[in-house]
Amino acid sequence: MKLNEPKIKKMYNLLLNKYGYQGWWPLINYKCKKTLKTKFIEKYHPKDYSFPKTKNELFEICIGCILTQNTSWLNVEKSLYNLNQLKLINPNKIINSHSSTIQKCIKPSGYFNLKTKYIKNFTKAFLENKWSNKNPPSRIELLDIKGVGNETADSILLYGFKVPSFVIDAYTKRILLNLKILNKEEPYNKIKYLFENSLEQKYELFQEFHALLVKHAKMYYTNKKTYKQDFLYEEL
DNA sequence: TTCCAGGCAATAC
DNA sequence: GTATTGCATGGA
Repeated sequence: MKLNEPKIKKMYNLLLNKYGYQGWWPLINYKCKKTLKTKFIEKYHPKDYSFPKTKNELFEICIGCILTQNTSWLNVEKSLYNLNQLKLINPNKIINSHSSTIQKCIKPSGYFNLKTKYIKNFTKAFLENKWSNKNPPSRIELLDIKGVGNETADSILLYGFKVPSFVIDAYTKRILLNLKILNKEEPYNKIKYLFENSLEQKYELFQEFHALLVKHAKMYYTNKKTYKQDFLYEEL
């Protein structure tokens, strides 16, 4: 057993216990069942790991993964909303759209010139290789796309194609460093394998864990002053 | 006003 | 292989 394996497992249980099921990946068109009390549109789907259910939902997740690069999710939602208004959350529509159209839609999420190219690059590969839930891309194929790096590739695999590939983001690195599970900045893949080797290879678990880490980091790790308030420090 | 968000590629050593 | 830089909007 690896040194940090028990800590990683315990961390998951502590986070789940504190925050509950996160219901990632958010989908803009997912609607909660209407009840007497609620008829709002809910983007999250706690404890339901069956998404994406359609090809367009799969595509929406992939596009969201690219749009959220170094960008807040609120801004990404605005871009997805704009794309959806023009019914562009569809690979064939994206390929046949002018770049200027996409640029206007995704302006709220920043880097819109770059991200338009990235989305086009991804969509081209998506269609050419006929990627689907039954025919997912390999990590290598995704990394070969200009605009898809480690985190984006893993997010697409994990949340889009339900492949158990752990996502490491800036938040996760911050948490591990503060808790001294890592004592220095390590390469992406080394941190990724630390999680993957400590856990069951289940996509549901990987999705939930990563979402919980983001939730936790938003509470304690957006401001350096609150790092030391992280309750995990005492519990692990 | 400044800082930062669910990164990436190009470039320079 | 590691360090630096440009890319861009919107909310706190």
